[in-house]
Amino acid sequence: MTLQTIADQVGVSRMTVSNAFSKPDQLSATLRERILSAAQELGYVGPDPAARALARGSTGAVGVIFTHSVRFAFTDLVATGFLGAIAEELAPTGLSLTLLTSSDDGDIVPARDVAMDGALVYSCDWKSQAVDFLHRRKLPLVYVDQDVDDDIPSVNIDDRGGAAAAARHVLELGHRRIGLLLSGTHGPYGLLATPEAAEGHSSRQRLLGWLDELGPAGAELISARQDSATPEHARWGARLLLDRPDRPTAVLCFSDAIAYGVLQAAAELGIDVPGQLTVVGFDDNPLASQVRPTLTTVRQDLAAKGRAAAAALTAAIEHARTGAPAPVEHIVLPTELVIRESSGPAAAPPRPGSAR
Amino acid sequence: MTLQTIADQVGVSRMTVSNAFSKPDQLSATLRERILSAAQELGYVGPDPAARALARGSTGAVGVIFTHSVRFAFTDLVATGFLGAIAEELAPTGLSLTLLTSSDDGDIVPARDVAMDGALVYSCDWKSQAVDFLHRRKLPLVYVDQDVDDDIPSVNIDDRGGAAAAARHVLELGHRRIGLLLSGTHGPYGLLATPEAAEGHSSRQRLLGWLDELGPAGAELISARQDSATPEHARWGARLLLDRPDRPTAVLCFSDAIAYGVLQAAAELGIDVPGQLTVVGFDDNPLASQVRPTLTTVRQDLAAKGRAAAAALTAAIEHARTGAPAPVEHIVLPTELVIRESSGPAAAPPRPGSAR
DNA sequence: GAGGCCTTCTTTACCGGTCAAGAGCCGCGT
DNA sequence: ACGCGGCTCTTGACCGGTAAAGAAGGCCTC
Repeated sequence: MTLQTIADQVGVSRMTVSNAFSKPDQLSATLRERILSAAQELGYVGPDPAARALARGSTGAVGVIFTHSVRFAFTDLVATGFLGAIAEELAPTGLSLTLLTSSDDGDIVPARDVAMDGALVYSCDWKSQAVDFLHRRKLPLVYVDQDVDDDIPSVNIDDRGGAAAAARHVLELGHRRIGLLLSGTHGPYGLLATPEAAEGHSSRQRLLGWLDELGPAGAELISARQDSATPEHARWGARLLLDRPDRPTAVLCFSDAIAYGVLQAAAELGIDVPGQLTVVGFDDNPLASQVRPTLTTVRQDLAAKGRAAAAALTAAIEHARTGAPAPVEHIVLPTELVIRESSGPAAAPPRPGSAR
Repeated sequence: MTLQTIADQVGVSRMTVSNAFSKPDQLSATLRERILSAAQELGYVGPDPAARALARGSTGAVGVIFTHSVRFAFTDLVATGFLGAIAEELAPTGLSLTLLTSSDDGDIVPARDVAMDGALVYSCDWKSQAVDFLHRRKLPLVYVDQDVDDDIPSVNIDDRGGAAAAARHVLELGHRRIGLLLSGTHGPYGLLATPEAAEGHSSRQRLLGWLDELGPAGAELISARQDSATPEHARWGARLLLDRPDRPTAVLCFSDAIAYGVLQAAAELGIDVPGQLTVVGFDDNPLASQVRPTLTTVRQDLAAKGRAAAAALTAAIEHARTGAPAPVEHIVLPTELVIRESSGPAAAPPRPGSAR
């Protein structure tokens, strides 16, 4: 059941049948009608996508790859916000979105073996083998929340500036002993987090942003990393900072998910927020305005990020298709401090041992 | 830069190079090594996915299609739970997940034009043209939350039984005037919802389940449909039921998302839950145990549903590949009533006009 | 020492389309 | 009456692989 089958049936050349489906203006309307109805009758649905992809050199799908487990794409509120915007933005172009797992093991590696027209590299370990495959395939790529590479279009947010604004905010509130809570799923958790040890571009940039302000101010810093994957982990990590006599009076968090863990840990320990503890998140995810107390955070516009990324990717694909030299843009979207209930003026520090 | 390039360079046949990449046991280790290093040197990444898809007849990706906007895949908590489980379950098989939009307009229709090995039909308008394309392509399919078709494997939950349990629960609590709140995004909203008018399999089954119990019990029913897409819509719909003198003392909701809207509307109207109003949801989504009051609901196991769907799909693909006759399974997963804070015994009905 | 089998590589024949250039026909302007 | 451009349709080449059967050599067996 191929084009040829229809062609023989109608008595035209294969090419004409192809045109009937793919380039309606290349043949007379009446013949086209005849061909389509013959196809209908024979149960021919349309040109085989795989064959078409080979001949045309394009597939109609783009990939998105991240180093985390695929599940992350559906559980993390920032990821869902972003990917949802991407998907919506891509829909009218007819492109479908394929979720690539970055499993380097196994004999099948999606980044190498799945046909696609281009890909988004999102929140990825940039030296991961999967990303390397994408490069070597010379696929049109767009980096999102990723260290910028001069040759590759990118969409980022002003992580560093936003983090600095958050730090400035707590300093202005009078806080001087400040906890920093990064995310991290690899390696040992615990105190001490340096820009070098930060996992991923955003972690690093946000930490740098905090330090930009806190360093010169001479604040006392207590940093740690924690996993935001599950609420249990998040709470556990927060304990590292709160369960100590010299606990910070303010905690800056890598994300709202982590900040949420801090809020819960604080509640369990009977620490009042913002009375005794100021908590600042990052992202302004949908939860941030729903939890009690509502979360002071740094907003990023996920919809705008999605739109920008989709636009950059379709542009890159278009340029690759036509062979035009691609102008490489590096977009940085603004962030904005949103002050809500979880931050307040520094109170007298609790006497050692009085916590809990 | 094709297999032939490498073949010429090394001085072997094209087929041997193909085997070096795809069937390592078909040639000597030393020659394979030689081929791979030559490929590396020439910058050849691996067999072209599109060409391989054509020759092999399989692509390494499966689709998932739903009638809603693609965004729905990332915003609805039930959808994200399910899709996350799917993606995770698919990862070890090496299959990637492609999100198909069901846009029938435009010249490119993913359901017809994207290459894939099989597809999940999830929560879809079953007479949608997109689903019809999938059928006609004779792709291995699995129906999820969909009316069963004898010829197509399906995974469903016991919607009707769960709904009946919820209805029984409110009856046992003494409620006799009961509101039914379905979901619906098409057509006019408003009172009156019949099984025929219900949109989609789940809606219909859940409504039937309620009626199974409420009908014989002679309860007074007030039904309506509302959109759960945004919290505003949800609240607005709930008003239809609550903003009336003879308002129900209990409301059964199609989903937790809708129930959440009812809770909010109740709070706005100063109606105490569960004191003056019992609210029962469906799905037991993550929110259900987080909101105050916590939501009495009917639990479905999304992870199990994802696992079952992924397994059914890979099985169907495998059968199609080998040409073996596919045993068509229809899986129905159990549901379970979870009683929390939002349901309580029926109180004396408010005197007409006293509401608000 | 001949036949059989395994390993390793090659040959031949597709997979199902699209691109680009060519050929027949028609109407039109002159 | 003729040349020319524009519509239609056809021709031939190519996209980059894989399946399956065949051929060459080596080892083992009896």
